[in-house]
Parts: sequence; C-alpha cells; structure tokens
Amino acid sequence: MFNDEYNHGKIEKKWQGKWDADELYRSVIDESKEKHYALTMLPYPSGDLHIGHWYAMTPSDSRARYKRMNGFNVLFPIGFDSFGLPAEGAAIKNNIHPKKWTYANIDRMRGQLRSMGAMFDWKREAISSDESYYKWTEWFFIQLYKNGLAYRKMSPVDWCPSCNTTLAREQVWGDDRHCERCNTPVIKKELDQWFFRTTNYADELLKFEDIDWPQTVKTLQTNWVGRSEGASVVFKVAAPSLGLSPEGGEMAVENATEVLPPSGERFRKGAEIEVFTTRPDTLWGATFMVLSPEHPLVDEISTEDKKEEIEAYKDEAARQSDIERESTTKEKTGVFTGAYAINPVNDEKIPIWIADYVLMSYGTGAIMAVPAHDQRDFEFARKFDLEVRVVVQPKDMETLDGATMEESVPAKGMLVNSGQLTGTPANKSISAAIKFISEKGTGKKSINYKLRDWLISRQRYWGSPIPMVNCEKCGWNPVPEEQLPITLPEDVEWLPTGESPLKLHPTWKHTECPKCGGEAIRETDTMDTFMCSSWYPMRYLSPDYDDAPFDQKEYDYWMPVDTYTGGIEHATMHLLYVRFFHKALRDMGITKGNEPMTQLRNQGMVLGEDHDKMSKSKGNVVAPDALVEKYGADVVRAYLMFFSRWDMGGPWNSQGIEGTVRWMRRVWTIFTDTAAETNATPTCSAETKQNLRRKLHATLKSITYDFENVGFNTIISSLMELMNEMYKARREGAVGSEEWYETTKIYLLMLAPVAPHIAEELWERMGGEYSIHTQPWPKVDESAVVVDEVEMAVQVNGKVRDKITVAVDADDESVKATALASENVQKFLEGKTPRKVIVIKGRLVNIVK
RNA sequence: GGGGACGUGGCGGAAUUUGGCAGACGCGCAUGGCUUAGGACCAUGUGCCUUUAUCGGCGUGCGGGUUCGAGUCCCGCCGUCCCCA
Repeated sequence: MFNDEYNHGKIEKKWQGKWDADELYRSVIDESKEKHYALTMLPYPSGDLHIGHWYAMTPSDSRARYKRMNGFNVLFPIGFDSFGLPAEGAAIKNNIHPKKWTYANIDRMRGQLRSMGAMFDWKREAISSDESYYKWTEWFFIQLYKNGLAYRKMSPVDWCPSCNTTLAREQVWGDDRHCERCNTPVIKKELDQWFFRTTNYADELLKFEDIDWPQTVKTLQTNWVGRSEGASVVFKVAAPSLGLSPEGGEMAVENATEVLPPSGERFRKGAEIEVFTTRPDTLWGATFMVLSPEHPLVDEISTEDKKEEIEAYKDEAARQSDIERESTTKEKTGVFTGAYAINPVNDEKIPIWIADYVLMSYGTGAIMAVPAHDQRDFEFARKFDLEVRVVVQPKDMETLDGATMEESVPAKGMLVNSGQLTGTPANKSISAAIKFISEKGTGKKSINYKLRDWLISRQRYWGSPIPMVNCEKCGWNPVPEEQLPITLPEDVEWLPTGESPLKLHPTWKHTECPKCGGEAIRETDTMDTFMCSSWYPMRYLSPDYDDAPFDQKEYDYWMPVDTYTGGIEHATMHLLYVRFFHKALRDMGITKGNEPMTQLRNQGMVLGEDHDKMSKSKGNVVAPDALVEKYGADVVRAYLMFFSRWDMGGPWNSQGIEGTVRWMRRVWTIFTDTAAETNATPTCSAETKQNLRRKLHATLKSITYDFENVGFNTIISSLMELMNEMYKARREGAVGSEEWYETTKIYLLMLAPVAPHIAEELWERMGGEYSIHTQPWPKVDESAVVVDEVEMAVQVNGKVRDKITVAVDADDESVKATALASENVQKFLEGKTPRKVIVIKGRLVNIVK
C-alpha cells in the first residue's frame, strides 16, 4: 500500500529523464503540420528562479502542450537575456568576473527550469552573451547604421551616478526620477551617444490592426508614442544681444519640418524659435513666449542685465523634478530674458520669458503663451502682469474681457480679435490658421510625438559592443562585417569609481580605421540589453547558425510568434522595441510581415501572502524550489493556474495550495484504487452513467474553450468538478462501465497539459500508449451534452418564485402554461392576470403582473 | 491634472460568445463518519438577516437611469491600483 502512494518526487524524476532521453520535446520543421510558435519572455539569469518565472512560464507551457495535442507542431523555446548591469554589480561587489557569475547562474537556473517539467526544446537554447549570439547583435547594429537608423549625437541624458551609466526614459521611475535598478535619483548629463530612429516608425507603431494584443498594452503604447496634430510655427527673435531688430534680416523657414525631429536637432543657430502648438488658431492671442530654462537659445538671446538672474533661475529649475515643475498647484515662477519675439501672424513684439513649467522634453522646449485660453499661461500672465487677450469667444458665454477674467477659458468657439481670421467658426479655425501661416511662410501643419529616439549607448562593460570605430580623418565607421564579432576582453578590472573597464583597458579600444587603415579608436560603450532581446525570437530558430542571424528555412516556417506571454511591465519597453526592430528589419528585407508577435497575453504578478509585492526586505518571498520539493511540480503548476485569474495575479496563499494537493491526491487515489476494477461489473443505474458522460463532455467542452482563451483558473476548477463527479459515480457503482473507462481516459488527456508527470504516470498504468503528450486532444461528443429535460426558473416581476422542469424542446406556450400552473407563482400573482410573460428558452420565465 | 484598470461571502475567485436562476471551484469554518489518535481520509453543510423550518426579506463599493429583467449597459460620486504629465 505504502508504495502506491502518490510520490511526486519519484514520478517527476522518472518522466523528466525519459522525456529527455527520448527528445520528446524536440521541435523540428514538419511541413505536414501547422506550426505554433509559443514564446515566453526570456529570463535574466539573476541566479535564482523565482515564483514569478514559474507563473509566467508554466501556464504558458500548459497552453503550448494543449496546442501540441491539437495537432500543431509546437515550438516552445527558452534561453537567457544574459547581458546587463547586475553582473557588473556582482563583479564590483564580490570581485567575480561578470562572465563567470552569469554562466554559473545560467547553469543553476537551467536545473530549476528543468524542474518545471516544461516542454522546452533545449537544443534551441540561446544565450545573448554568447559570442555566437552577440556577433549578430552587432551585425544588426551595423545594418541599422547603414540604413540610416542609427546615429550619434550629443544629448542631455539621464545619468545614474551610482550605476555610472545612462538610462533610457523608461528606466527612470517615480516622482523623484530615480534609477529603476538602484533607486538613486538621476542627474542630467551631456554625452555623445548612439540612437536608433524609433521615431521614424512612430505612426506605424500606433497601428495594431494585425495583432491580437491586450487593449491595455495597446493603450500604453499609444500614449507613449503620444501623437498630437497641430502646427509648428517659427517666431523671429528680436534680441538686442544678437544685434537684431524686429525689422532685421531675412529669416527663412525652409527648414521647418513636417514632422519635428527628436529633441536636440531642432534648433538652428540664429534668431528663430520654433514652437509646436496643437492650437495654431489661437496665435493672435499669443502675448508672450516661454522657453524652457534648458533651451539652447536662452544664453544667446538674453540681455546682459538679465544674465545673472537667468543663471540663478536655471540652477534652481535644474534641481526640480519634471513633476514638481509641471504641478498645477505650484506658484508660477519665471524670468524675463530681455529679448522679444515677433508674433508672425500680426507682427507684434512679444516678450520672451523662461519658466520651469515649460519642459525641454516636450515639443521644441518653447511655447507660445496664450493666457486667455490656457490656465498655466494665464496664471503666469497674471503673476507677471502680462497681457491677456481673448481670441476665442465661446458661444454660450458672455463676451470675455482679458483684463478682468479670473481664469482661462477653453478655446472652444468662434475666433475673435484674430485679424483676417476673425469670425472663423470653431470647426474650421485650426485648418484656417494652418493655411494662413503656411501661406505666410512662417509655419506649417505638423505632428508632434512624445516618443523619443531609442538611446542605446551604455557606459558599461557587460553588454554587446557597439561595432563602430572612430578615426580622426574618416570619422565614425562600422567595423567590417567579416571582423565580427568584436569580442569583449576578459582581462578587465573594475575601479571603485565604477567607470567602464572597456575605456580603461590598455589595448582593446585601439584599432585600425576600416577606411584609411590609420589609427582609430573603438566605441567603448556597449548596447542597451533591449537590443539583445529585440531579436531573440529569431535566434531560437537556429542558435548555432553562423552564416546569418537565423536560418531562413527556420524563419519561413516558424515566424511570426503565435502566442507571446510575459509581464505587462514591458509594455513601453521591450514590447515596443521588438516591434520597432521587426519593422526596421522588414524594410531592409531581413524579416517578413509587419509584426513579430501575432498574439500577446500578459500574466499578472504573484504577490506575497501579505498582499504586498514580494521582496527580500519584506520577507514575503515564496521560493519555488522548496514548493517543488514539498508538493511536486505538477501541484505547483496547477495551483499557479488555479489561484487567480492569470492576467490579474494575486496574493500567494500557502494554505490555499493544500486544496490543489488534495485534488491531485484524489486523482491519484481514484486511478490507482480502481485500476484493478476495470473489469468489474458496474452496478449503477443508467442515469448515473449518462450523467457522468454528460459531465465529462461538458467539462471537455469548457476546458477546450478555456485553453483557447487563456482562462487557466477555470480549467482547474472544471477538472476538480469532474473529479468530484467521478467520486460520486464510483460510489454509485460506475466503475467497470464503458462510460467510466472513457471518463478516466479523457480525464488524463485533459490533465496532461496541466500536470504532465502524473498524467503520464497514470496513463502508463492504464496501459495507454506512450507518450500521453503526443496523443490527440479528445473530441467533444455534443450529443452527450444534450439533455432532454431542463430546469427553468420562474420569476414574478423579476424575482425567482419557483423552478419548473420542462422538455428541452418544449415550445414557449407550453412552458408558459407550466409556469403559470405553479402554486407559488399563483400566490405571488395574487389573482391578477399577467400583463406579459417572457420566456427565455432553457433559462427562465419572467411573469410581469 | 489627464488616461486606463478594478471594486462580488471571513479569504482567493466563478458567472462562457450576446443583459437572463449571483456566489461555480478552492481555502477557511461547522457537523457527522473512520480512527488509539490526527493538522490524514470520506461524507454533508456553509452570502447576510429572520425562522423550528420555510415557498420570507435583503444582497455584487455608493446614488440615480435604461429594461420585463442589470454584477454585466448608461450617468454621477467614493475607494484601490497602474500608466502618463
């Protein structure tokens, strides 16, 4: 007896070994089958697999297995996103080489990943820090460079003084703008850096027609791209410091661009300031102009007598966060530059101020202030006694007066005080204004994006080298492709300053210019690791391939990814970059189709038992290794699927998992107990057998639906319900019947994707053909689900008063009659004749009195 | 300030495509059985109030609306969380 208790350790070890030996999960091209590429986000090898990895991966594995049983040729690969800062942190802290640390972690995590019993095809493992991998990361950089999508520029960047590196916009978090990794507040620094032109694809990134992605992710990406339509308008500067007068010099606008380039490139030296506005029709109400304190023209245009005050203000502004600066409750501050601009629509001279509520990071870093119709401009105008001029008169309001109004009024209405455009109705005013400034040659229709170009330079060692060389004569040139990969030197040291060892290495950076052969210097920055993860789905296809980043045959068969699963926290990072990357490569003829991932599903987060985010400091971390040891992988997998809605996540409950344990033991017990009774003569009624079969096929139907729709929690509850039904049927003597046999067989097939080990073990004991995981998914017998009688609720005025049982095909009239015959219904009708009777077939009858 | 998601028993959560019997399944709790014993197992019960019991009343954050019928749709609040500024 003892030997036949459910011993998860033994069973899981047995089957994992056999599956491995038999290469059961090897995925190779099979043109006779439809492919399914199931992908889960590749993990960073931090050293320990945590419950979040299990939560992301094992339900995804279940679904991949389900797809396989449905006849698909399924690829479900795994690998490691193994470049990145933590490895260097460990290097500095523990004096261990990042490579050693990383690969030791990978070894450890491989073992932990194997304990999941997932259908990973380990022959396709890809590791982004392998030379064979980052050779192609470098190669992609060069392709982007050659196609004009990579460029270098000096730019103010967010710099983490603790990590000693720049951060991308999305790596800076919180109100105090801190580094996502170490929580240190970031500072601004001017550095020469490499960028990818993600902004070239801004409009296309807003299109989601081809993909089935969660609405939340689409919304996040849409907001992140932040497209707004309006106009760019050029204001001439009349600055005494430039020796210019309002009448002075020709100031051409031919450089005014259709789409504003990303920050940093949009300022031409000289006497013009470009602004972006969504409301060019309010130009006549622009009575002053405001520059961001960081605006590069500030120093040029400000008059001598203001310099000191301006410098002090700039310092003060630099110390504040963007959030503080933009806060609407904060008292407005600012300084007059002494310079004036010419409003291009009416040639009026308006003062130029600087103020911290204008941010360099939005639009052009300069605004035209229309105080009558913008609340922030209004507050500023009142504080510094600047003119407020009404140019839009809303229909239902009394005539506005700029001198006396107490707050700004939304610009919804007819234009007034607007020169030639006075009287233009609201619905035509913007287009009329754009036409006007275009004809005048002082502005044009324009689209602004919040999306920035992707800053990819990192001043770190443990990343893919940027394969560029700088020569004094020839400038920047890519390394010839036959020289790839540029490998990282291993003999490196970390100074306490944290500066990149590549910079400090005595020989590494010295090389030849690929053009003139003269002395040249390598780029010592490495790439953002999001570059590695932007193409890993393709590397999985042929991780050992050396002639190209991927084998074209494999690509043509497997891509795109059919179901991608992972956390939503990457919505505006990885999930945006991977789309950009694919589109850029598509335009170079390297990839096909518009999107790399057809379907995306996000899982939520597993919280600690205290409902808080898990963290070592809170001591609420759930360690999967211990759970697997105690309960087995099958139970952990099933509980993770069961305990909450997958996309929501929720708190862990160490008592709750006991329910899943009980269920798994009940499964084990009923199969092993009844194994010897399969030839017994069933003693139950025909009804019991029919009910069992009905429940079986109803369960199969709903589980099939749930697998398709990623409803993991109800898959488990359905399996539990059917198990309860089986216990009941067994008590009633169903064992030995054909229905019982069918139920046990299909039960295991349904259980197989969820709990692969126990299902395989019981399948074997039943005499099933190896392996259960290659069996076809069972078919629903619709006729078994059909019932001939159905119970319906009878409501009087919407309240349930009785239940009736009627033939399933009974017509409405007879249902009505049966309902009205109910004693309780008559009681509540109080002798009145029903005004109306509504019959919803198979569900309810509502009698309205 | 703007945008989004969510709010259902003591707890985690169900309610499928299209509004149709709210609370599936599990935890916890209770009762009974088995047992020397049990934190094992088996069975039964479990939204709240009232009741010996009910075919009674109330009930999906709050307030209104649409409808024969609202957890689900609409409007306005309150709260929690996320994203952006």
